[in-house]
Amino acid sequence: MAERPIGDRRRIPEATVARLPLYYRALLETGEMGIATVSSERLAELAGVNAAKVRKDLSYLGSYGTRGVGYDAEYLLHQIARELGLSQDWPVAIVGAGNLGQALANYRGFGARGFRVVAVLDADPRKLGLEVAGLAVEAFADLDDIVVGRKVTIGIIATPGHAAQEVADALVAAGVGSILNFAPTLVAVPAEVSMRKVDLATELQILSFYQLRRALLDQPRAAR
Amino acid sequence: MAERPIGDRRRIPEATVARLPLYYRALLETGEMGIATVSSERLAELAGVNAAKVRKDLSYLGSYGTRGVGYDAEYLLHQIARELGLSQDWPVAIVGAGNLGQALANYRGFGARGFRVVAVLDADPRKLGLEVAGLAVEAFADLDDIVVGRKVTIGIIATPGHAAQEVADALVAAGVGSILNFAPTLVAVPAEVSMRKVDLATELQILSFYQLRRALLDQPRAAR
DNA sequence: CGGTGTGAAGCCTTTCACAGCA
DNA sequence: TGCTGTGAAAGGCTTCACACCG
Repeated sequence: MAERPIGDRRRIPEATVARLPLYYRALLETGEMGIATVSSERLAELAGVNAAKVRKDLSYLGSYGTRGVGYDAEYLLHQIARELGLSQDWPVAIVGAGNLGQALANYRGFGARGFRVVAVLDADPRKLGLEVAGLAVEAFADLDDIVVGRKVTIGIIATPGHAAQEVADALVAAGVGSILNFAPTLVAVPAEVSMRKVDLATELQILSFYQLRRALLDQPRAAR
Repeated sequence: MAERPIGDRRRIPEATVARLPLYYRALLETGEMGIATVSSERLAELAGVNAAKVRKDLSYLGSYGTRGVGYDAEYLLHQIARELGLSQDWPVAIVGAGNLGQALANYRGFGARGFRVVAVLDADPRKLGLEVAGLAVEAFADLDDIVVGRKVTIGIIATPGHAAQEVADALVAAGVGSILNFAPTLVAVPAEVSMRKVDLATELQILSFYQLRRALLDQPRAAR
């Protein structure tokens, strides 16, 4: 049951990394419910996956379960948090103070675990000083100073598409290591910067594809 | 170059479906630029993938390219739109009129292609009548009538986590076929309903994982 | 000649099934 | 006995490389 030092372990597959947050959240819930031990079966149910996947995923972190019993919920939670870097402090800057930027800034559960919004920026001078989630909106021109001064590691792009690449470039130049992009455009960043995209239009179009298929199954005539 | 009827073709892999929107967007851009023909190479660049993937993906739709030349941009755009069901009209209802719901309702490019927000609902009586994106916020209690009356096919959950399952159940009961869930909770729906999740906390935690790894590589001492 | 369309190879992910241990 | 941890099998996705054709 010894903790493996981070880094000194076999590589964790991307697919597993993407599921660790699910387990993390599920374990927070069991914690609130006062459950001390969870089986892979139970955890799978809470996270919406299957038990074999849970066991395989957790085995990449180390042998933190007990055969015949299950996993100690609190200890496992701690291990996953450590693996995800949630015990660290990650200052976040949001670029774009429109509806979306404000929604993101006000998102609860943000401050909760490591992620702290330390700045909301906008290029539009009319937005300057506007209060968003307890912060005054600052000038995009000051990005560099803000990132360096407040040790921002994660940048969130919540601007219109046409500004996204420029914002990304500025974030990278300022030294941000991770970017979460909500703008509906292709944004290129150097390989050493992680970027993830969230795109409403894409999601809707994917849903539309499957919706169409079902509609055609229901009434296959007129398959336009 | 004949159009294959939809349905009468080999199954399109999920991974490919998820990329079709990227090609769609890239082709819209080439259209604006007045480019008539694109190679898989060029399209790959615009979509941020590699050329082999583009060719493989497009081959699932049919043989719409010309050897030695490339793809007719407009025709290909049309085929992808047809495949994704973007020539259809998909009325959308947004549940939750908070910051996020408002941001989503105001999202441009929504009305653009098939997706039309026809209702914004909230359970909080104080939100009733508030104007969001040209629509008056309506009562969650009226969901059923609204879905049926306006033929809503896609529901968007933009509520706090604790309300998400209830909202999803109501959407499904009302007859919605697809759900896009922005609430940070596991939501279960019947197999015949498609659901996709967008979760800020998860995305940040994934970024945090890789950020931590990089930080450890830079200074491997004190590998806490 | 040049770029698509596609079998085949390689890689990654999921699932199975059971040995091994508390 | 019961549940984890994990090799092995199966399945899916990506990449390769080249036959084929406009």
